[in-house]
Amino acid sequence: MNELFKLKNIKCTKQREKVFNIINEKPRTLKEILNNRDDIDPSTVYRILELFLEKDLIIKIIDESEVYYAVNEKHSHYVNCIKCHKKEKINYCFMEEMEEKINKDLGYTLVSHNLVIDGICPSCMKRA
Amino acid sequence: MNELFKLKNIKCTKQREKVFNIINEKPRTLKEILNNRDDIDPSTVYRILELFLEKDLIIKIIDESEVYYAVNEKHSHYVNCIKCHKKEKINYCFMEEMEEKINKDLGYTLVSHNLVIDGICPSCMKRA
DNA sequence: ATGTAAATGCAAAAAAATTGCATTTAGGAG
DNA sequence: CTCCTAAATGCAATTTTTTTGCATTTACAT
Repeated sequence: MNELFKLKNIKCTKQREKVFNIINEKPRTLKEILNNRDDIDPSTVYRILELFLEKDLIIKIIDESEVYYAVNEKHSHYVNCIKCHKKEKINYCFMEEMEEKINKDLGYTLVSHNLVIDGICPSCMKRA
Repeated sequence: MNELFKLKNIKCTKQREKVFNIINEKPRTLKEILNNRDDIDPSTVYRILELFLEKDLIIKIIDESEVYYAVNEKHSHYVNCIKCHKKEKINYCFMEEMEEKINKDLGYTLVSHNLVIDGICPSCMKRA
């Protein structure tokens, strides 16, 4: 992780490692982060989050109207079941085909995307 | 709009109309909403937003680490220029092709998607 | 090892969000 | 159209969250 921080020009402190680890486990709400912060001062947590966001180490995402902090992968796709809230990663990337089209139509050079698609998973579908 | 509210079983009050109109103009941050609320009490604004979210009349979206409230369109695609923050709607839907594949692979029935793709627009690209 | 700029903790202040309750209002029943 | 009632609002008081300034500590380059 030291490496990861160096890459982004972030000084490595145990508080920053701790906050990063919490978020790295899985996307976390601010409350979850504050509840797991051990003895790190809340103000420090706020400052760390601000830094991580600014350095694009993490991003905010929304699920069920809740804001989560997540490690910025620049390239992630999930299907989210609106019934049971299970989240599954989509491993292939359908974006590539699309990029060409958007580039051709609008001239944009695409750099990242983060997509959550809502749907109903097979077992919830059966249950209904 | 009365119709829209009726559809979602929301009683129509001038405070709710006002808040809806602010958001309907364009996606808004909480601050923007509170700044445009006229003489509606802040607590009322909070209660209205909670209601609208619960009834799926609006959703939260993220842009540049900021949370925005937006009318829930169930189906929207934007390219966002990371340099000048211009946002362009993508009018065709590449999702349809994808839906089949996700349904085939994971069995999900897809209900909605809201996608913002980050990129660099042609004029910002030229400038660099 | 040492020096220094940067990060942290702490306490106080400011800002944002929630709550209980009295008053007002939307919208259905008659 | 008027009346009634449940629901919505405003207000004031709390509570919670976030920010800030400054003294102390720490990472890390030299």
